[in-house]
Amino acid sequence: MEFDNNIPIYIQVINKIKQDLITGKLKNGDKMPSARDLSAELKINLNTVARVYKELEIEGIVFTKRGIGTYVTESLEKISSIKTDYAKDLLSSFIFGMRKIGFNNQQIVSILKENIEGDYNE
Amino acid sequence: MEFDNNIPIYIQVINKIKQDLITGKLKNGDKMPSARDLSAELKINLNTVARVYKELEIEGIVFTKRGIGTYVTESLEKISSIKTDYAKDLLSSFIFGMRKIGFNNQQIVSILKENIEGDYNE
Amino acid sequence: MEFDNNIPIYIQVINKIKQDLITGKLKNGDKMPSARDLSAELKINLNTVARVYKELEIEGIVFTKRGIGTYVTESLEKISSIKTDYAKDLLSSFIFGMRKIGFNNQQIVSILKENIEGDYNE
Amino acid sequence: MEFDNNIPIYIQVINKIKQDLITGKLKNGDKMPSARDLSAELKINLNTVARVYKELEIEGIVFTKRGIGTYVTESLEKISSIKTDYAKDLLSSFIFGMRKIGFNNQQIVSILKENIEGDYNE
DNA sequence: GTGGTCTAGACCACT
DNA sequence: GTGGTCTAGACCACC
Repeated sequence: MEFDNNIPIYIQVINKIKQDLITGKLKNGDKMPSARDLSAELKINLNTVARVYKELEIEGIVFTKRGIGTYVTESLEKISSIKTDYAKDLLSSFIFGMRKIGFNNQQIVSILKENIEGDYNE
Repeated sequence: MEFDNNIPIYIQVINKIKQDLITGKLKNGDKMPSARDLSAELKINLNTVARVYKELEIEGIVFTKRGIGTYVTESLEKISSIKTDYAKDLLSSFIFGMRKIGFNNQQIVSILKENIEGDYNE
Repeated sequence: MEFDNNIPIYIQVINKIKQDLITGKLKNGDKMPSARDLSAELKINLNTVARVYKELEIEGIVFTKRGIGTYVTESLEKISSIKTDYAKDLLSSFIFGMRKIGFNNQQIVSILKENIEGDYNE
Repeated sequence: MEFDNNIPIYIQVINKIKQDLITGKLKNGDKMPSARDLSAELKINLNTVARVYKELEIEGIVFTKRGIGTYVTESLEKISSIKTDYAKDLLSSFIFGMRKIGFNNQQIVSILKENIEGDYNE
């Protein structure tokens, strides 16, 4: 995994894990890699991983069994809300930003259509 | 002006000025407020304002007449490119983010439409 | 039995056993379940149960007949002192905590009365 | 400040700060000592203090101005709720604990009265 | 083995 | 000078 130097590593790792949950690479109840393993795999410090897991636990995305390991929440509701929240954040910062520079809703949609790659018939 | 604590103030001020340029509140050749005035107005440190002007100067958006003041560039081309760049940044981070969590182009457009729909009362 | 993740499991089990002794669910001389059975029943590690029994033995609350099993102490004195100690711990941490945040004795009593009042329907 | 070895230092510092807020040693809008100063004063690591401030910020008790410092929230509501929450936690763990070992409400009140030091006429 | 905490020391961005 | 982050290395409690 490559890191963007301008964003804290632990934030990037958190987002990566959320993406894995969204795309199904991680499922409810899955055991997360141990902090030591993940630290070795990503070549980042153990403390940084600990921070990642702690934040995810606060957000209710993982839970830990003392002395045993860290697990993905069993709540399917929680997992699906991650996707919703993630998409909502992207959407609102896009729309809000475009409006600030004077685009109205119709224009925003048009611009997106024009600029998005790929072929599709609407 | 209210600041988001998680984003550097100078970035937020730069963006605000760019927005003012895009929306026409600021025009080519306009005199910018003095660093001292802007600092007082926004209740931010004088150094922070200095940094804002310096960065804007590097980007070619403003220029300084020594001892006289800071002025918006005369180049209309430059000003219109700000809008393009600004919008492109917003677009690409939106599209890129949505793809990461598994949406294809068609879905991205649909979701935008659905969520912007309710606000078509402008 | 549900466990609070922030408190060591063996502590929670020890407290549960003490409570059973205090409320009479366990009596002097009773045979405790085998470590294996308790481990299966509570779905916790065998080592954790072993630790529970070891600590209880150190406190003089149970004793082990080698190869036969673990038994509750015969000493009624001991058992009644458990209740006293348990209550004293609760009391002192309550009083001490309330004083730290500025309540005097009179206020502590009042607050307890006020807040326990609504539940007098037992 | 002396630390209890069985409780994480950062938790103890957080509680100390909450107590100072409750007792009025710290007031809304007060500037907190810099992380470096507090670290030196308490003879604990800078990272540990950083963690304390971060948790307090998440709880909404302090806020930070980037590059300037950490301040107590301006919200009097928030501050008074800290006291309420703190006292409620103490109360409920006391009452709940006493009930578990078989005391009813009347007995709980009596025991508190008997054991609390000091003279007062109810 | 697991996660949780702490220290020491460093670098960085922001004001 | 301020907070924010990261690394390296250590110790601990728990299972």
